[in-house]
Amino acid sequence: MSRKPFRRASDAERRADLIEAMLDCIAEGGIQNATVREVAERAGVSGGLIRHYFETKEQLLHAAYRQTMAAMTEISAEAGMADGKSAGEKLAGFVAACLMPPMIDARRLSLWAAFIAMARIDPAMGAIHRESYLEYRRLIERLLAGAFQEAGREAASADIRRLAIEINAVLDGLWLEGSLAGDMFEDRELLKAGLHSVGAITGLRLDDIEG
Amino acid sequence: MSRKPFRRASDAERRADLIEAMLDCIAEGGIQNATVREVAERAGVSGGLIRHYFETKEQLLHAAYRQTMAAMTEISAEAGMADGKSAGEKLAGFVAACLMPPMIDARRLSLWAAFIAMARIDPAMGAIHRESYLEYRRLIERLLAGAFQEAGREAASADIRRLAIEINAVLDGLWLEGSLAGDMFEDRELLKAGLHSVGAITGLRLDDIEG
DNA sequence: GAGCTTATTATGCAAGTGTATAACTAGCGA
DNA sequence: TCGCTAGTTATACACTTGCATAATAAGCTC
Repeated sequence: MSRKPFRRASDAERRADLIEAMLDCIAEGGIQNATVREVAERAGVSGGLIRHYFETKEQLLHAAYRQTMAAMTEISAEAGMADGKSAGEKLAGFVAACLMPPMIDARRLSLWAAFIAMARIDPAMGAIHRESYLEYRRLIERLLAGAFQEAGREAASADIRRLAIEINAVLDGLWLEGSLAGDMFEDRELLKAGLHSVGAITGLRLDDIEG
Repeated sequence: MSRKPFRRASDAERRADLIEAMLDCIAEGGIQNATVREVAERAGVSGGLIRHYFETKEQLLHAAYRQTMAAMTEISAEAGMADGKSAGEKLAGFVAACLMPPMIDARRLSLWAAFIAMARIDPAMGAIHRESYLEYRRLIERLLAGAFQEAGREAASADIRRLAIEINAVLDGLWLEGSLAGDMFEDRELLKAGLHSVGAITGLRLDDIEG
């Protein structure tokens, strides 16, 4: 009766593995499939180990949610922060990044939806949503303010706020459909729709990246 | 040892009860809480009865999804079909209905998100999503075509299609945030955002219902 | 009101659930 | 090389899960 040989991993490494395994479970089988045993198997460890890193399965879930949202924010923030571009180009680049892979992604959508469904049930999940939503909107507001200034247009902060809400909404909606049923749209159709609608909402001229 | 007395209900009535109980379970505790026993208890029947009306728990879930989407489509379709109004007013009424109670509703959102999360996992759920999405978009296309004609503007069907996609997206996004965290927005803020963005996207002038 | 159909309850079962606990061993510091 | 610590495995436990089955009674038909 010999036990399975194992390797002692660092705290950060093992936590990351467990979180990733948890996300795989949810993405492939829904929240119902995210059992401690399934997570452990995917992470290549025994079931009990989860409890050594997370007090409860729920805490692992919270960590997984935070990481998912952080990754999404990072992708689009990066696109909106590129150096050597005009403010308008940054905004357009941000919009484009939101509507292309790796943001448009079925796995990401499954995760996002599963977490959103829990946001109202579990207060901790609700708080995570709120934080990440506000961070995202602030990012849009910054891009917007820059683009307005560049265009020589004044805009009250209340207007910026409302426009950011609208932009966030249309991007959410387009991202959602593109990720869920991408085959229903032609190539770059969502991208064009995003640039057109953001342009129309703001009154700014946003050119497609490749024209 | 006497059994619980019961009443024999009609097929339609019992099915509706079971579907409603299933929706309550999901809305209040997530898909994880939607067990046959919990559903049965909420419906006031014994656990075994579910299997008498649905071959499997999954089929009950599918029926619940269909009903949820049908109810949402109906609410907004009704608002877009009101008699004695101009086409522009119908479109504005539709937009407004999408962004007010009973459409803006936390319970509805929880259900929607839980189902969306399953749409990619379970092919049957995916098909239900696709159907309801297309029906919704066709509704928008009809309203749009009417409003353009009324305004004396021509629009190719490809343009109508793209604009409907954009409108659907922005309404989805605003509805999402309003339902999920309504307290983050001021009164009628989402409504104004919706009318402004749909107006901007289409180039049509949409007045708020009360100005 | 008798008889019959079937909607409904009650119970059972095998598999799966999250967590607690104890035994084991990898890999560091001496 | 020899502990020692704590990361890791293995196992057990109480409970829940979806589904199957048999017993029961509601309420229609004649």
